[in-house]
Amino acid sequence: MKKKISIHDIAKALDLSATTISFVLNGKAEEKKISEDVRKRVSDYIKEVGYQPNMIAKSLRTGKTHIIGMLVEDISDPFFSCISRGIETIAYNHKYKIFFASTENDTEKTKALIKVFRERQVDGYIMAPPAGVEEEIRALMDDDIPVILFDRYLPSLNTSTVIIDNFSGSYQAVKHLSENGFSGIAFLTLNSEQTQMHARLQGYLKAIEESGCQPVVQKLPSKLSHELSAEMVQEFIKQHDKIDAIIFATNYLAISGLQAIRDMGLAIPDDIAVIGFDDNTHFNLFTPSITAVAQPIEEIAQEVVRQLLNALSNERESRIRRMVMLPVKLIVRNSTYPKVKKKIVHSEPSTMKIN
Amino acid sequence: MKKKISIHDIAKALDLSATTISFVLNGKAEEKKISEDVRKRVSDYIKEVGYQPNMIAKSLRTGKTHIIGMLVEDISDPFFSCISRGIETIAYNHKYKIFFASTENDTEKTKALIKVFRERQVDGYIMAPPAGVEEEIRALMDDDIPVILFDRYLPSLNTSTVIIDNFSGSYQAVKHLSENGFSGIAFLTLNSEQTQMHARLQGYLKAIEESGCQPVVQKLPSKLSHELSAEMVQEFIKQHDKIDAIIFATNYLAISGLQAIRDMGLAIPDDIAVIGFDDNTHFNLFTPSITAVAQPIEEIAQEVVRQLLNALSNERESRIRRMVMLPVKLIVRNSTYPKVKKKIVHSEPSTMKIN
DNA sequence: GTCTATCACTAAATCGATTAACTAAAAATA
DNA sequence: TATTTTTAGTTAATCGATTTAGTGATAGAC
Repeated sequence: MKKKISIHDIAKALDLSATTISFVLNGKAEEKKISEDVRKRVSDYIKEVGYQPNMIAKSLRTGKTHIIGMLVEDISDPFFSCISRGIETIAYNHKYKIFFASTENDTEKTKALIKVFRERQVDGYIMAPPAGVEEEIRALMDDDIPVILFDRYLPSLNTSTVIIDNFSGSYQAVKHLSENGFSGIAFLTLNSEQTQMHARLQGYLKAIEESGCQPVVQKLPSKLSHELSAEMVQEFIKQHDKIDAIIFATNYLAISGLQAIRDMGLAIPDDIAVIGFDDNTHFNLFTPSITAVAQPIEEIAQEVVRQLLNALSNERESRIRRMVMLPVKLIVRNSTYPKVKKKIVHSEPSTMKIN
Repeated sequence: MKKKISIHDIAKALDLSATTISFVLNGKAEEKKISEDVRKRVSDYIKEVGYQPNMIAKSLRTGKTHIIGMLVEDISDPFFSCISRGIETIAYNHKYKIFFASTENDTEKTKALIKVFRERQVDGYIMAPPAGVEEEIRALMDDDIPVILFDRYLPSLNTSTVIIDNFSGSYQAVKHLSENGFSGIAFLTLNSEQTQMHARLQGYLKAIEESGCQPVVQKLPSKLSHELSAEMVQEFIKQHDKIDAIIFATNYLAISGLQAIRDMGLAIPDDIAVIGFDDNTHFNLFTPSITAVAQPIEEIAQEVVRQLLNALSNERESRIRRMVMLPVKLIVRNSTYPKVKKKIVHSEPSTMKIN
């Protein structure tokens, strides 16, 4: 077991000072007028012994870790894992590493994670925050540590943020369904006040209002297992026999919902049409395939990293915080709807109220 | 912007030495006979000013980072993201953080990542390694750094390893199909020499041999997009009109394959039966739902962390390296097979020995 | 009354880098 | 030639913790 070699070992071996080695290592040879000869001796020796600088020591001295802390709801959720992958790749290309952690949308857990990340001196944060961590985030900003939010934001905080046009997503979904003859369009969402969920609901309500139909909204508790949510969706469908379409506000809910629909032996879209939010669950492979509101994963990742790198490279005063809203796209998969023929037939939409 | 406070600031404020603060902080107050009074003053003050120790400094001094480096093929793959989530949770409970990175199965990228992790002095490694990094892993082991492999292993290396019974997985899959009357059972795999792929192929071949059918094996290049693999699967199916069932050796392939089958307008299982490997892609929601070989994700995560923590807490000499093989489970989803009637009479159950 | 043990701490070295300030020798300038 | 400037480095402080070795004061033993 060879022991780790340090910059001083190199200095000793080459009969130079650690300073000189450091200069060569950090590309300051030119600037610091280190001779060609010494430069070469140092780089050759470093290659020969396979020297690896100790980033811990470097970080302690410089105050920079080149680590980004990333807090997502659940790293095993397809949406978050895809975003993470994109961010990981881009960040690594810029010599930044990422610490991932799952918040489970739990305020206390998130606070604890922020504390851990602070202790580790991460250079910046990327978060899909739960409510209730405003204080901690403000503290980060006060200490001049860049924070980028995504997926959702905290209204009381002026942070850089990357979100998608959730309102438009569910608005388009409703429009699509009503244009295809559906009139009992329900919206299944989570009992959550997060901004993205709120916008999705508002988009639904706006479009429903415009279509003249009655809104049917069901909020499920978050953190339910798929089994439990599926049961509740079944219950919901049974109690609302007028609905002929459901929009699921998250992919997790869509999975549970599809399970419920399958368990009930209902046909999609003949018995009930379905639209999912977020298209990372291979909705194209279901039979029939499922229409979904697709989020631009790659663009979100790019924009998040761009903003973070920008914040990291600028002094606090010159930092511009901005909210970027990226467009969504409705991926229509089920074009042959059974009701298309009897479209517009609902001459008396008032009777259609389902509540 | 309040500046960070250090252990020396505390010492100064309380008119004590940094040593004393450190002792109290690290629970050595008892052992080092620090008075009740001082202990309380220190802890009160720490709480009051919200002191957060600098782990970078701590790591530099102690040589321990309490960080685990984890290298997976692709963090956005459902299998790896679920494993990662499990490992993350358990590790955090033991005060370890995880660095995740995706190797893309690329040898050079993996070497670079190992180098980065070494520079950051991670305490241990969890890897699903590509071939060709034996040297680097051996170097880690030589330097007494724990390494746990999972999903696959490197035959030339005596490492701690957690794998699943891949052989049995595809063996069971073939048996299931042949018992249900299928005789043209193809095996679609990757052109990879990794141990898990090899074992899956061997299990398939053994079972096919026992069933008296002809093996049909197709190896696709890895790193293809879903679109490209789907095309190749289509091509494959068209060229082999005798096959009535396909076993996909990875979930990524299964997704591509299902796309191909859908594009060709084939019915599952009437035209072609399908079994997937790994059950994290919600195969239960496809119509008809897809039978799959399920890996025990939770158990894998637990076993990996258990082995790593064990290695981290023991001196090198007392470390036992061992390979743990966890069982898989065939999740039968499509019980109503069209061909069940013409089931072949397997009169010799003695052939059931699996090795 | 001296000697030793225990108590309740502290001083200073250390981990491995970076960096501001300095210096001896060589080269350029006056 | 004397002086200044440049070259090619070096010394030592520093980042914020841990930890070994010690210290002065008091208590107890004989």
